[in-house]
Amino acid sequence: MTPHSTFLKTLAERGFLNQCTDQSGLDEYAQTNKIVAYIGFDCTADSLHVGNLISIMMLRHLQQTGHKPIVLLGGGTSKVGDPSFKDEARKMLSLEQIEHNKQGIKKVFEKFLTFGDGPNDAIMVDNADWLDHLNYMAFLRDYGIHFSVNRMLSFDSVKMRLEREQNLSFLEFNYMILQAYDFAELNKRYNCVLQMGGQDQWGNIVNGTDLTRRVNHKHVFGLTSPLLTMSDGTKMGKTERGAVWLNADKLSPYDYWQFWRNASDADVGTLLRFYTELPISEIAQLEKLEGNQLNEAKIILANEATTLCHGIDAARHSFETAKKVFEEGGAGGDLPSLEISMNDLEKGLSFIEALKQIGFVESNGEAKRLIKGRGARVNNNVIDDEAYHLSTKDLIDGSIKVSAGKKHHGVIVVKN
RNA sequence: GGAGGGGUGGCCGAGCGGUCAAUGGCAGCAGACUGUAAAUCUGCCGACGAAAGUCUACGAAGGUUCAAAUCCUUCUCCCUCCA
Repeated sequence: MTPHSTFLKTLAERGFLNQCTDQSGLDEYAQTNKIVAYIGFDCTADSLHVGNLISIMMLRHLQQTGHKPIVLLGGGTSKVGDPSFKDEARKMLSLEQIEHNKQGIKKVFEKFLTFGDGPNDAIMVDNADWLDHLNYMAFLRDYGIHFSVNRMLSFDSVKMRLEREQNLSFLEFNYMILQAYDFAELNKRYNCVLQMGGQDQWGNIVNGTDLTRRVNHKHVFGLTSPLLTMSDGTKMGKTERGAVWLNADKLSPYDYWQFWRNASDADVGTLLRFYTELPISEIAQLEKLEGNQLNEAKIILANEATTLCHGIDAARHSFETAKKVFEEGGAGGDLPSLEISMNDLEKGLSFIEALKQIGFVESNGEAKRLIKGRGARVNNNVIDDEAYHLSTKDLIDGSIKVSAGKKHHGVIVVKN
């Protein structure tokens, strides 16, 4: 079925649609109403990462097609922990940790959404606002009555735990109840009619729509996005060096740009559709490129994705730096850098120490291996002497370029 | 509550008194080839040390032994079967 509403059409053609509780109903609603929709974000880390980006993009498309997004921070539910598809209980987060994480996560949304008081401005709410003050008895009587334990046990998301006879605490078991309650509460407060999320949230989302229907007597919708896997079978956003964070203080815009630039050929089209806002027709053209021409598409992908997350200037700088480094063999301002005083440089700086301090390696041993393997370079020249010391004679225009492998470059600059 | 099996490096998984910093696979890093891609091939893959070597590590704590991931005791967690 081809959707008619701009919102669903956009999601459909870019690949965001996985499951929907009532797609034609939602489509119809979207054509005549302003949808108020939300996605919840757990406060399990102090920054979101590209794995969360698909949800953020959904909210962005929602807003851009004239509807109202709600960002729901899981300040309350994170105190419980989502057991979905986890084979073990997650470590309990301390209240301080949750608060810290919440602050870190908040920042990123402003990049993607417009917040304010206007009719389709985004708002951000925290479910701790209502969950923290629930009255247990009242809650049980008003809401507990609507949940069937038999049914909850049948959800795939908890089955794994049960089948492996691994403990599922009552605390965690309540997660889905609380999340369902969120929907009912948001519906009451903001006339929110749609919850979106990743495929793994389907069970939780369905619970929410059911509960809202029962207690508020409102017909509301749920919609999930597919779980993105890359052509090599890995989950989107998993890299050797850990998560690809969205906060600049956890991952520099330059590295973020590099992440996209290093996408596999086979994934370029998919990534462009999900993580940029280029028109579908243009993406189709880019996807057709072959051989090393596809690199142009990857650059566009990196520029677009970085612009969304870190702004156009950051994207441009990253691009310029990459160009200087990879095409001209030079160095650029956005590379990881290390400052050293002229005095110290004159005394000599151990190459191993430099590699460590700039963050390319974590131990002396690793540095030595890199050097032995002929992967370490100073000003593009391979250095295979472990005892090499950097000195003033390595200076070129006041800086020294240090590389670890073909991809990791940094500069040592002399400060006065 | 009873009986049995098991917890080994980021993951999987060998080892079952010395030759074990621990086979192998995956993941990762580097090199070659390329296009900052994929595939392939090669090397590396605990920390400190220039090195000799030292330290930390095989669920936890004790013990036996010249010597323990390997044997014994207690504890702990997981799995299978029985009640």
